[in-house]
Amino acid sequence: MLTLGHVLNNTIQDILARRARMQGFEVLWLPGTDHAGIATQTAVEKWLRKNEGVTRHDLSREEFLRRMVDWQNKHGSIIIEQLKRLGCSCDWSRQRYTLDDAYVRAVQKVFVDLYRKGLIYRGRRMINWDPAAQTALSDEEVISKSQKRNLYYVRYEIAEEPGRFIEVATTRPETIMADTAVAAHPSDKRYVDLVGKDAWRPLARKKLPIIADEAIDPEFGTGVLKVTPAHDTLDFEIGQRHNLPVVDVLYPDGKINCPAVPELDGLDRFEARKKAAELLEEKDLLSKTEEYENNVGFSQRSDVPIEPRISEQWFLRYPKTKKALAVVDDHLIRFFPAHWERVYAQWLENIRDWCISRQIWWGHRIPAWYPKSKSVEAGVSPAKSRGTADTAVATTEGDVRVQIESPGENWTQDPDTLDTWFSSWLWAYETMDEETRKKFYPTSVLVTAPDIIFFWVARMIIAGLEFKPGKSDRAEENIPFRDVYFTGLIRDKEGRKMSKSLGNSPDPLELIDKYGADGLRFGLMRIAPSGQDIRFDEKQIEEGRNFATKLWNAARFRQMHGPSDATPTIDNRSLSIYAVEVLARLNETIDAIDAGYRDYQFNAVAQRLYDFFWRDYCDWFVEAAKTDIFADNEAGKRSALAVMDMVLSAFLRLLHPFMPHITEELWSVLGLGNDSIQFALPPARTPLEDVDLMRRRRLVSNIYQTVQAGRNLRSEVKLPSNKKLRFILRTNEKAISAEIPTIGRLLNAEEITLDRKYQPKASNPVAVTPLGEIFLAITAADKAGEEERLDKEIAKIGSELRKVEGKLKNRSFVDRAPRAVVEEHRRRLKDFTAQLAKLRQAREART
RNA sequence: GGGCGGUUAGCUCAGUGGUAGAGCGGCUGGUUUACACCCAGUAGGUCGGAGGUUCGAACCCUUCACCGCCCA
Repeated sequence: MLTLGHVLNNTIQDILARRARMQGFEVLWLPGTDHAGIATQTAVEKWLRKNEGVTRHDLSREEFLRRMVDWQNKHGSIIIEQLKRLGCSCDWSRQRYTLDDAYVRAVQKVFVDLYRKGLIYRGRRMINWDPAAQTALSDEEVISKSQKRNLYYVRYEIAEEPGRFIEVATTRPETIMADTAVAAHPSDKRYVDLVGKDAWRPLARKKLPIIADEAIDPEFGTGVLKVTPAHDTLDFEIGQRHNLPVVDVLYPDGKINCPAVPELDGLDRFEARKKAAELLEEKDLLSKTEEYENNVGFSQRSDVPIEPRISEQWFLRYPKTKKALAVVDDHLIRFFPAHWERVYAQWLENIRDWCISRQIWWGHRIPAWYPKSKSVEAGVSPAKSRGTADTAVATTEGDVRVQIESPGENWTQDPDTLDTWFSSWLWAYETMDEETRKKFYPTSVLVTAPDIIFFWVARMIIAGLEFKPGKSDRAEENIPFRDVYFTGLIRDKEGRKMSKSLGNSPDPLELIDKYGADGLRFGLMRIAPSGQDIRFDEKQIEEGRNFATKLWNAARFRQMHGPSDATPTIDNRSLSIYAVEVLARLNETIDAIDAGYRDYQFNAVAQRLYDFFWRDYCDWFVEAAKTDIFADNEAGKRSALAVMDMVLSAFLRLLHPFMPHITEELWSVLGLGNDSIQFALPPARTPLEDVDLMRRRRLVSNIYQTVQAGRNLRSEVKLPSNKKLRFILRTNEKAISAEIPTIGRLLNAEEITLDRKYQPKASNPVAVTPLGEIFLAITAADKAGEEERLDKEIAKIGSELRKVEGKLKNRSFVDRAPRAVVEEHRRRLKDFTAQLAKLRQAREART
């Protein structure tokens, strides 16, 4: 099932792919899926339990895997279908899957190679055990969460001094039976005299040595630690230093395995915790219980607390970690946003061996073989403590053969499978054949969510550097990608991460049904700033749909006035000033969009597209152009329509990567090109160098400001926007007379009188604009209101003027600020002064 | 404890040194020959606090507070 995160991610990939294709590049976007080992197996096991009342162990491994394949066939294609609905332009013929035969072989080969290099080893070590999924996990799959727990203060009686006790603070009384020592810090004076003596273990009573170890924190609890090597990483290390035995009192499913204490034996670990406290209480060995908050590791897979556990597993000693740091440091690989470099570096600098074996059946089976006589059940044989990590390889070496094919009938394959990421990390090159690799490896860009920066991004980089699939040995040929773009995480309105269990993720298909795929894509892109989390709001998707509708209507308006010209010829000399303005804005938009793509600022690109089309094109240009379009002057009309064709053609191409469906449709409906818009070149800037740009754009700007002032005047005197009104414009602008009809249209005026010497009646509502003054040819009904309005305006302009004056009076400002800034301030000073004078004049005429 | 983000209008967020912005929401008006999924107008902000650098700070530096994430 697709989540909104996938929608965001794949929309970005599609935007990049479509943009590159339009620019004439050959694009490979290879779609694929992984087998999602634990997640999928858990889902199927749940289904089997519910519908057939069986576990996987009731079926044979072969039968279970058949069921898994059925399930995957049924569900695996859903995501692909959803991506197609979203409009993703992948090369569907190249679809790959991590369990494709060739891919499986490649994964096994890598395993064998790394084993031969001594980088993969089998060892008995502390690992993260998920009691619900009943498998080992990697460190990355453990999420630490702050938990409110109890701290139990338990009294251990000193064997040599009956009646004297040493007090231990623990959050886990249910593991007391697995204690093999009691420890304090060597310099802790409180306990110095007790070190070397023994204490009685209060449950499953036994004498435990009291030892001293530097690792003990004297500040925590009583400063005494119960050492439980089988169930805690730190305790395990202490145990190693002091040669303590390892006693395991937990079954793989998290139940207590301790026949010596029948009250606890067989209980779930959390029930046993309460029960153990009760037992201690009865024996008067529990002195107190405090509330305590600490961090507990939870399984990312099943969301249950992890059990640190000694287990025999396969590990990878990561190769090329220094090199992997260097390629990002040296920007052979660039991260967007760059601050993820720090996160990446921190992980690599503190990297620990990767536990890669999983006690599940669904996945890449480990290509290791054991003699049949010694049956091995990796991971689930507790208690036998066989030495440390360092010696572990040696102890198992003789029993194992690592190779893809079976060594013979007397050999049985390791039952475990590999961490799904151990197959995914080869994805960037193992999905390509030799020829494709020559052309497309290293890839240009990886688009991904930051929560898999370690799981996938870092490991793919390591894999590229280690296995060298590139054309030469050089790092720049072997890195898997040049750019990595990290999307934001999509959260709900409350800021919570979207998850299936919370049920707070909207169904993308429902959103597509409601707002269209283009609406969903555009809406999402507009609110997806690079590097920030995104608070999802369906309103934004609605905006995306509204934008598509706006585009549709604007195209329809163009169609009403005859067929479009795919290659309109524009004569700069005959362009209206509004056409010059919109073409200049289009040029700016093209530049801004180029810059946006360079920095992967997709929201900025979307925002530019939106603003240009809605504001500059629809609100201003189209409305202004109606003067020419509805007039009898054929040349003017042709010119206006040609500009529309030009802008629509350019805009559709700019927008296409974001909204592929509607742009393709309109491209064809308007007849702007014979072929698909997918392969149309991105628009070029319109050359306007021979136009007196500055002057015309200033005139347009002044006209638009005058229109806004006139509209404001209308609403200030409470006249409805549909009522035709008469305006008088008093201005010294010489080029204005030709523009009066357009100004009238934009103001919904009955008539605009251009009168350079107009002598207003005191009662005419007036607004001052950069062009001069615009009057309403009526008598203001509310005289006091008029005065108040003018006073407010005078105050506003006056305060602006004072600010500008202040700056210009400041010697340092005039001397040190850039010339252009100073000039701009001088211009503003002039404008404000003139406007203020006119406003004061109008105000005085009223008193 | 270490690291990384964030704090700008009621809400969601743009804005990396020179006139504080957008969309939504609010309010007012609108069946103006593309569009009510729309048009026009409008209110609303001491840019988290305090220092500093600078002619000038939302923006750069220091520090504090709070929120979120990652790693121990």
